[in-house]
Amino acid sequence: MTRVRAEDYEEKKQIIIDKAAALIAKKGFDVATMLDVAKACGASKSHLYHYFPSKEDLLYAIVHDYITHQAADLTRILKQPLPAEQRFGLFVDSFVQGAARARNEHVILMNDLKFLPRAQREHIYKLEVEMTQMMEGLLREINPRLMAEERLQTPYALLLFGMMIWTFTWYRRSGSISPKELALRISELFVNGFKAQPPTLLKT
Amino acid sequence: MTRVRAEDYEEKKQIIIDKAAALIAKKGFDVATMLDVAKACGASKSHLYHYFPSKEDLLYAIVHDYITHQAADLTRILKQPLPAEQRFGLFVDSFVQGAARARNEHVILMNDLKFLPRAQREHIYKLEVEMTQMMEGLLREINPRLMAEERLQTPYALLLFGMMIWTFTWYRRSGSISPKELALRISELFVNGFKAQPPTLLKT
DNA sequence: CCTACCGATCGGTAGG
DNA sequence: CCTACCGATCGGTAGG
Repeated sequence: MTRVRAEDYEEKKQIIIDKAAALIAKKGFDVATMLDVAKACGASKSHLYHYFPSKEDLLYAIVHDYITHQAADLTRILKQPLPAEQRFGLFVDSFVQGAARARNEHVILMNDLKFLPRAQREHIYKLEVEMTQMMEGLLREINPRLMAEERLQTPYALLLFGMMIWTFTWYRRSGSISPKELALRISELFVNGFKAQPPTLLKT
Repeated sequence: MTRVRAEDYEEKKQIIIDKAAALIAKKGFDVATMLDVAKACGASKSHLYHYFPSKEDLLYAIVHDYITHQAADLTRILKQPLPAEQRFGLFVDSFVQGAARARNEHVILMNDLKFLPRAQREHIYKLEVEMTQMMEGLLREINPRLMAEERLQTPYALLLFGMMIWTFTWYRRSGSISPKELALRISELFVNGFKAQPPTLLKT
């Protein structure tokens, strides 16, 4: 029988991830120090290095856990046997509510990817590209004539992500609008504007 | 007769601002060092400190020059005696093309405001809030029934800014779509979706 | 799990 | 006395 880790190993690791995410989201990766994180956990720096070999590995754990769950949720939604616009609505709802639930992780994903070592950074990028491509597929179903122009597929998908992602630089749960309502307004606004878009622009 | 500054004082200052903007946009404020900036200018650190009393003052000069010009352009557009939707189109065009022209400054405004001293940071925020309020005014003109709900005014304005701002994390001039076309597609998509938005949501 | 350190590198400033 | 720089080095702090 192999020696096992402490039974609360994963729990303690998750505490570090959560506390670190809060600090890094607030101050930025390079301003938040490992000593800050240690104090927030009520532990020493050495405690952190027992669980994560480097500060970058801690960052990677934060963003990887988050984006992996998000991508899995979105993949599941796309497989449902529903009309494209309904799947689109569920996609936006899942993305927005996921980001609202894990606001720290979302902000870090937006701001601090550049601090990851190349290989880890590329892996996160790959998952982001996959989510963009899922969205491009949905948009092709919703407005095939417009999306027949290949050069427009990624831009339109990224405009939608812009609305959703930027939201969390200003959005507060305590505000006047719930995550569910916000998701619904975003998805209705985008889908109506997108369907009304002519295949070629009328003005120059 | 008072002694004057070197005649090329302002030009040299502008060179520092431009080189620093390129480095800070690429690496982030705290990763880009004053030595990096000095080398990019072909000068010493002391040269930089002759023009800017601190690294933060250099950052402030970059974002202040940019946002001031941007706010002035937008204010001028709003005063034109044109229908609301046309002013909206011009606003989006000016914002997007301004950001495309000064991509470095735009990225810094998005990522590095947190490094400014409080007073300077508040001043930039104030200008950003003013731009948001200009947009809220336009949106009230375009869809008065929807915007009668006060709690929705800022969220809708910020969703539009999200589309425009996020663009420049992925947009490259050399891409398949010009800044002018991008601005037009954003403004058409948003205005159509926004006008179609019902005053109260149909689903829950 | 802690204290005591290290090699390095930062922003800012000295004399000339 | 000023402005416009340079080579060198300061005190303090980061990740490890």
